[in-house]
Amino acid sequence: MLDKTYQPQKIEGDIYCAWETAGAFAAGRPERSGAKPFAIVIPPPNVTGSLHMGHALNNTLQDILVRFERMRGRDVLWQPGTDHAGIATQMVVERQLMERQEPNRRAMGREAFIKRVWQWKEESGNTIVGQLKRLGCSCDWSRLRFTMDEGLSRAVRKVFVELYRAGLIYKDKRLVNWDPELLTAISDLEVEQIETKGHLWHLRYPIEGTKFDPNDCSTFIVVATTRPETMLGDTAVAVHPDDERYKHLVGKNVILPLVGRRIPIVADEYSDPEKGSGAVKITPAHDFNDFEVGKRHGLPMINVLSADARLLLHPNPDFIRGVEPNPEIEQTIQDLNGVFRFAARKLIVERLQSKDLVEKIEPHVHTVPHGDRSNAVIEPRLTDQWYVDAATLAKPAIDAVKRGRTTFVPKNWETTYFHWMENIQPWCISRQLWWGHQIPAWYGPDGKVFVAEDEAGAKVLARQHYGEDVPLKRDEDVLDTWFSSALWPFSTLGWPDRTPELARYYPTDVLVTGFDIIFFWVARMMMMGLHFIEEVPFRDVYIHALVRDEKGQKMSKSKGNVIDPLDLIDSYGADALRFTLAAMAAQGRDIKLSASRVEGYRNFATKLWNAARFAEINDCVPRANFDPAAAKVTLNRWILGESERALAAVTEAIEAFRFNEAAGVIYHFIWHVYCDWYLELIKPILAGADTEAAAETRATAAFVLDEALKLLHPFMPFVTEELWRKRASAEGRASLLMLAPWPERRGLENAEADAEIGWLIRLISEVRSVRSEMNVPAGTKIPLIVSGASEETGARIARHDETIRRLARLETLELGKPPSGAVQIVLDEAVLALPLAGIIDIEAESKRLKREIDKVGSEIRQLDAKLANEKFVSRAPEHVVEEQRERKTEAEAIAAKLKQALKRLEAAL
RNA sequence: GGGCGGUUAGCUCAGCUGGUAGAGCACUGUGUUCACAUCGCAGGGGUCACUGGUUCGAGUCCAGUACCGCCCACCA
Repeated sequence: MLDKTYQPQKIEGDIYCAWETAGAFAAGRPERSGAKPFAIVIPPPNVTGSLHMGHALNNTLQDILVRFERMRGRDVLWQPGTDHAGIATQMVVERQLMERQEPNRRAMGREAFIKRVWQWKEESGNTIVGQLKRLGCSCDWSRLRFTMDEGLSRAVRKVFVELYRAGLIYKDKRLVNWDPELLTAISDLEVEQIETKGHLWHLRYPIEGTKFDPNDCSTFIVVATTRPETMLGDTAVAVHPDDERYKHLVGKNVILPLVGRRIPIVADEYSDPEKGSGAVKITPAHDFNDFEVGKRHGLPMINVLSADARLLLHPNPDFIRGVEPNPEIEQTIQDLNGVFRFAARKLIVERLQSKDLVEKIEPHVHTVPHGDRSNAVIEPRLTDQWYVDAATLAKPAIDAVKRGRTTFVPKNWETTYFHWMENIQPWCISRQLWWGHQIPAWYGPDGKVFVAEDEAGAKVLARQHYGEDVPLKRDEDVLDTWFSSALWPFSTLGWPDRTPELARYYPTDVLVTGFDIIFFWVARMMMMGLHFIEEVPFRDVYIHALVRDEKGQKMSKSKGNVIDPLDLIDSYGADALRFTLAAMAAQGRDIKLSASRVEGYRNFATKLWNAARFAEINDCVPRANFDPAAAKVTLNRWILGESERALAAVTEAIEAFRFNEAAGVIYHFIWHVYCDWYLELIKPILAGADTEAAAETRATAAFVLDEALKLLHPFMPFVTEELWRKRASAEGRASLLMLAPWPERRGLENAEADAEIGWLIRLISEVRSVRSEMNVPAGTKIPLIVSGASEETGARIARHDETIRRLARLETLELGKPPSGAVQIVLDEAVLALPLAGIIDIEAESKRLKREIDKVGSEIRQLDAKLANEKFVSRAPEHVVEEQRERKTEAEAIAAKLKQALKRLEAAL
């Protein structure tokens, strides 16, 4: 016997356990060996992370697809795994060390620190897996992978070596985005531009050979800058070649204030006469544009900042490699050495001011680059780093999408993808971190690099090069986390080995992910997949939106507006959360999540539960030999047709990734069709004398409920599986619902049944509506007299007499002449009269009828106007015109009936 | 500067290929032992941001305007 309400907490664990023990998640089940495969790789959550709303959405959608396809008979692989998340994880562990006042990572040493991170990974790394299970995710957990597993690491090394040999990975010294807090390079994508209020300092640079006079502008040139502290590294001043103001100065020099260095005034198109003073200081070692200008003019690149962003004015033994010291510093500023950049800015401006070298200071709003993890202001910094030639790899990846080998859903994300891919920059892949895949490159004593999958391989290469064995030192850097993620669709399937899994499940069918990682991840998987497997990694990419809070703000820990999906699961059940996310996952829009919505869908689960209780109480048990096509009772034929319509709509919607539509259809079908109408309408039959009809109805009710459980299962797996299991007939169920076949279409839709039950529903609704409007107490039974009924209506009334009387709360139901003083309802050709003498207010009823007449009248006028419009009649499609004509005929008939009704009513006055 | 998206009921949002506006929540009234008050029944509430255009017909297509949001690039 089912409990009175559904309590998710009581059964979710058991159900999940039952699925796991049955091996229901496993790919490659023997009975499906002949089936078409269906594969999805999970976007691997960070190993130290915990489930947030974005994961909940992302994985709900994947699970819906996966369960749907599994029920459709496909051999499903949902490949799970986690990501080592280099910077993020290293930061977590470093913070932990700090909190516990343990030695920091440098004090610990690399090996001990990495061991510590692994420890942390083992401890907390699988919480996310447990949380995905609570959400109901049906991943093949036996295939769980981690980006730093031996197998995946082997793939990383092989990819690195092969790309290096192909010239697609190279080492280069150029400006990178440097995070002075994390002390590592980061890629362009990890830089966030944040609008900041700052200042624009206009500095006077004295012209060589003149005597500087602040009142004589021919003795200096003004440059504007937002970063005065970098002036110590200036190596030129640039003006536009066509700028008449400065033409005479090109080729001359200025004396760099404070430093005393002589630097040239050069002409370069980069300089914009409109901006600032039209002359711009060039600091090639600290600005991306200036770097380019510097290269064009062969300017020296002088670095004036240390790795942690202090002024670096003399050789410093501790600085990070690749940095040049600055020999030309005047004694007057030697004391600034080692001062942090922002303090240095203030001091330098003060010193310039004291020499009258600052013309003005303006407030200025500009965007400042910040590290997305550390939130520190990023410094462009000249260092040696490893790069991937992304532009070359992008070409086939662009082509594959252009040719439709991979399709984005919604399609408009392809624009974003193309735009980025067509302008792609070299990808900086080295990170000065410890946690990650160490770069497989070794250096000889002279700095010559040898790239190989392991040290033995590097030694072989070194011996070939030097003619003898020499000591080798491995590159200390690790790879960007996204480098290993880029291989995920094939590294998880066993590549570089040619495994059967790789052959069977690659390319995967669909990737489900958020738009925020199209560049980070999707684009790079495309590049790597096409290069190494020569095939796209996935056929479809379904891009979903971000989950925001109720006010539409991005959820973040710092804002404190994070809704924990596990809290919602605890309160309302995983099914309710899943259904909410699916129902709100309309394409191309962010999801603003509210708890009331989740509560509403929890209620939906309860509603379904109670429908099953009703079935149980009324002995509506699934019958093995039930043939829906043989149903005779109109009501049953109707619900079977409705069920099939729902099936078609849900199937099509999921196939098209319209999750919200699928959820809406199944919700409406179960609640408003099956529960509100069908179950109410069959009550008299179940209690009636016609045992044959009752038996058929029991079987149909059970059958349709089972079909509904199947349709709902991908969205609400727990409650549906529980009911499936509990609703087993005496002979029991052969299998789990999650492995049951998706319903088939049998052509059960029946227009005749639809018309009849549609009529029945309208009749009952009309009577109820009038009762309510006339304030007839719910408990009062009233008579109903039908006049003007056609033969068909008469037959229908006879067939559904019992049902109508029960649902409309009627005392009697008969054909006859409408009595005077009755409320009259026009239903098609017939008039329904409710003699409510003594109850109704004739005056009010007359008004009601007049209102109705007006309404119909205005409709008729509208239709008349339309039909009188010759252009409409001649140009609109025939069926539309016909429809309007029919509508008009009906409206006129109703108007006539209403007028008669009004006449009768007035006669009673 | 380039690109994308949004503006529909009090709130949160649906509305695919143009043919008389929908859901959930909230609100109002009501409550008939017989699945469900986490419920039933009935109901109120929208000039679909604005302007123009295409069309017999526009929430839906096109152009523009306003406001909001996001992404990319850049900022002396």
